[in-house]
Amino acid sequence: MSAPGSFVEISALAGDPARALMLHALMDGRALTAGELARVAGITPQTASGHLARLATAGLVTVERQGRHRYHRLAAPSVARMLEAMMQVASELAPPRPVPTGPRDAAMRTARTCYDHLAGRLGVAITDALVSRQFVELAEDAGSVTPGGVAFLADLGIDTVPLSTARTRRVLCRPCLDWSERRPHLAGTLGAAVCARALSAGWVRRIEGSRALSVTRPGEGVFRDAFGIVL
Amino acid sequence: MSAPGSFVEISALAGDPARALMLHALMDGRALTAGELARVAGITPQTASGHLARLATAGLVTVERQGRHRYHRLAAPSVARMLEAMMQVASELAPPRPVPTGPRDAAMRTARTCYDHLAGRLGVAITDALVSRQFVELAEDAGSVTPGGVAFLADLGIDTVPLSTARTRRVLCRPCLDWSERRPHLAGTLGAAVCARALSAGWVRRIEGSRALSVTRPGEGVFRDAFGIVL
DNA sequence: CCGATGTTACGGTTGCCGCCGAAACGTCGC
DNA sequence: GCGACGTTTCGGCGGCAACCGTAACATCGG
Repeated sequence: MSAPGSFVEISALAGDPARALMLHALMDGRALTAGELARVAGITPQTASGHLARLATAGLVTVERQGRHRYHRLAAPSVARMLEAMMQVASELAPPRPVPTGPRDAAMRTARTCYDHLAGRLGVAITDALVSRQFVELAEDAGSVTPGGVAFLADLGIDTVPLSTARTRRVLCRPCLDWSERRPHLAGTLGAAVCARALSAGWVRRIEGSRALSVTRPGEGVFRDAFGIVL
Repeated sequence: MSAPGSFVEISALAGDPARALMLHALMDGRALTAGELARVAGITPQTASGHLARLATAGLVTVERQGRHRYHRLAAPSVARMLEAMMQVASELAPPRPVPTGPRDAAMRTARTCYDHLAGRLGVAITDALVSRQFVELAEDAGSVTPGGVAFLADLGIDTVPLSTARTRRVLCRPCLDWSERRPHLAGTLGAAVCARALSAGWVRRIEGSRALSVTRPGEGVFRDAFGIVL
């Protein structure tokens, strides 16, 4: 079969609460140190280091050393996709969600990163705008960009040409279920390009120590004028 | 966050060798009894029953009783997608595969089901044929059907109209990495429709007690004439 | 060269969980 | 109704692994 050994190994690794929290934290696509991940998981640095060594041995995360720091990140986009799929099932299976939204969660629900693309109300709103104007088409588990969408995105500085093999119809996006909005937002190559552009152009800024994003004043203007979004 | 409790619960459930084998067996989309799954996993029926009860409580599988049998199946397509994503990561992380192909595997490698769509050499060949004729376009994580593809598939009795919201461009397919061929095959709604048509039209037949499929004489003709495939 | 910080290695304790044997329950065929 | 079969429940055994002290290593700043 398809490496059942690796399958159970991966599942068992993700099945530990501490490791799950660390993988969760790494979902924003950035590289974190063992100490930061230990705080996130609520365990001592030694224990976190051991967990990360196992994750690295299994190939789920890669380690990159800079001076006395060792930065850990998810090893591949496929790992992030796997975690997304697991989170989607998890959200489907947890119907009772009377958890009140803490003040800390407010920023997360407004805008955040999901591995390499945008999520939260902003991510969903952008996706809705692109879909309603027929710039992007989404099905339950696939998506594509229309020629009009290519032009629209190019105006915003998001070039889709190098992302595909230069055809009129482009398949480089993918829906990703948003756990706070319970609706799909834009993922895949295009989602990553939009997120990268939003960060480099200063439309959004990372909030320190969190996956949450804050929308800047210029960003507000762009989202309002180009997408018709007022959060 | 997005129900971290459910996340670790799911991972831990999939992280047991016996349960992983059972989930693996359920990937063909059919419903199996506790006894059958016990044999697959190499454990006693009591143990299997306990495992299945936990999987059902968590919501990963659903139970359906008929007489003195209790049939278990995957609870939702999203669960199958999750398992697929995990298998994909597992296959990427298992580079050494010197395992010789046993005679039992031969049929599996030729053609088999992957949850609700076709896999193996047949599944990949069909996908290649659709892509090379520009009936379907696939990217790394998304796909779409061209207008010409809609017509071609309609000739084969595969109606794509009710599958989408009646537009010229259709996004209802998705690539799924094939563990034996190491190349993508057609999944998603369209993959399921093709598989269903192949089974109902008698182009392929299920091999008892396995996910493997045998290609019938009529099927050979259809695949050769319509797709140019000779296995 | 010397503290401070971050990371790795080692032992020991604790708890959880998978497994099976035995037995009870429900359903089907006669 | 009566055995036969599939399935579930209960009790107890065994093993694995997560966790934290403590301590030894690297690396950076002064």
